[in-house]
Amino acid sequence: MRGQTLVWEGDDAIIVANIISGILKVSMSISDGREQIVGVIFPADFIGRPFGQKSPYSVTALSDAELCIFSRSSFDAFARNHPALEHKLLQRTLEELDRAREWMLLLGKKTATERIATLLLEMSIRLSETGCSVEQNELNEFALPLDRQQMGDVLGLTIETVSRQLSRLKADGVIGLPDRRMVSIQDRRRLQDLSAAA
Amino acid sequence: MRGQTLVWEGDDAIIVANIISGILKVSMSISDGREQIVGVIFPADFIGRPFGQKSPYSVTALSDAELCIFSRSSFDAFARNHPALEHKLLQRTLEELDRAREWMLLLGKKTATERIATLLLEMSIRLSETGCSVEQNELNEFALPLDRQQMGDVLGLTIETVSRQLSRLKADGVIGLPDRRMVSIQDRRRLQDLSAAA
DNA sequence: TCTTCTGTTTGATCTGAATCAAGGAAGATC
DNA sequence: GATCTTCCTTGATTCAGATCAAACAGAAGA
Repeated sequence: MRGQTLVWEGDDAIIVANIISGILKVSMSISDGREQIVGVIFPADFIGRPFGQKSPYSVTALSDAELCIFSRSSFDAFARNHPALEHKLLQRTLEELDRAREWMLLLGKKTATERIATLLLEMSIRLSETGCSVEQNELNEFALPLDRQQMGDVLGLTIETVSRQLSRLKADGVIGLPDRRMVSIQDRRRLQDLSAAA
Repeated sequence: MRGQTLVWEGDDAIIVANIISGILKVSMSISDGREQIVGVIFPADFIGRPFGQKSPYSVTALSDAELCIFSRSSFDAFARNHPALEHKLLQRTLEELDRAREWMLLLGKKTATERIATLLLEMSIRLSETGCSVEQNELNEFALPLDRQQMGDVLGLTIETVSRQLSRLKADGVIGLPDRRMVSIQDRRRLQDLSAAA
C-alpha cells in the first residue's frame, strides 16, 4: 500500500522480497530527520538485506505494490543451496552498486540542473524497462513515481530548488509538465547535454 | 605502484583482483574533469566488475599495492562453478553497497564538518580492521591514505574546505595533525557527535 | 645551502542553493 | 459549491562552501 513502510532502518532484517509491481524507495536518515533516498526499486528488483542482521535502511512503497515476500532466514538457507539464485542476486547487487556509485558522482559533483536532467533521463529509462511488454526504449512521456519532496531527497536538493529547475526546463522548452506528476521530454538531446553524463 | 591506474573508466573490464596489501581508490568522472571517488579499497577487498562488459569506473593505487589478478573471463567461469566463492563475493558486494549508500547520505545531506568527522572515524575503523594481527578496534593515530585533494574528492568538497575543517577540529582539540598525513583522534566521543551518525 | 616543487594553509570575495515567506492550484471532504 | 488540505510554485534574502589569490612548509635536488 502506498506510503507503507515495509522495513525500518535499524530493525532486524527479517524479510526479503521480490517486487512484482509498484515502486518503492530505499532511504537512510540522520537522527535529526534529514533523509536521503538511496535507491528506487522497480518491478523485478529485489529488496532486503540477505545475510545481514540489521537493515541499514528503510523501504517504503511509493505506490501500491505487490511483492513476493520470504522470511530472511529461510531465504538465506534456500539461496545457499541454489547457486543459480545466488548468481542472479549477485548480478543484481552489482548493478545496484553501479547505480549507487553513479549517484555518488551526481551527489558529490553535479549542479542542480545536471541533477534534475539526470533524474528525468534515468526515470524515463527505468520506467521504459519496466513496461516490458513493448520494446520501447525512449519513453518520452511518463508519470513520475516521486513527488517534489522525494525528488529532492533523491537528488540532495530542496523541494524549492527542484521546482525552480523544473520550471526553468519547461520555460526553455526542454520538457513539458502537463500536470504535477507527468513529464514529457521534448528535447532529449538537450536534456542529455544538460545531464553532464560521463 | 602508487598512482598507477589499473582500470580505466569505460574500458573493457578485463581484470578482477583481490587486494593483498595497499590501498586503492575507485573513481568516476565527468567529461569536464570533475571527479568523485566512489570507493576506497583496503586489503582483502575485491576490485573489478565480474559479469560486466565495461568497467564504469577507474581503479587507481593510492599506495604501493600487491594484488592477486585474474582475467575476468576465466574468473567468471571459475566463479560460476564455485558457489562458495560466489557467496563470498555476494556478501562483499552487499557490504560495499551498504557503504556506498551510507556515503550517499553523507554526500546528499551532511555538512562539511559532519563529512570530515565521518571520514576520520571511518578511516580509523577500516584501517584498524586491516591491521588485523592485533584486535585493536580503536585506532587513534594513523596515516591518512588520502591527500587533501583526494579527501575532497571522496567527500564532495574542495581542498580548501577540507583544510579549513581539519584546522578547526585541531584548534578545537578534537584531533591532532602531527604532519600532513598523520591524524590523531583526541576526543573520539566529540568526533562521533560531530559526524551526525544515524 | 639555496632552489624548486608539490602539497597545504589561510584570507577575501562570490555564488548557487538553502532558507524564509507568501501565494496558487487541484483534489478531497463536508 | 464552499472550505480544507496537500502539494507546488515563485519571490526575497541569507549563508555554507566554492572560487580566487597569496603565502607557507617540507621534501628532493642541484
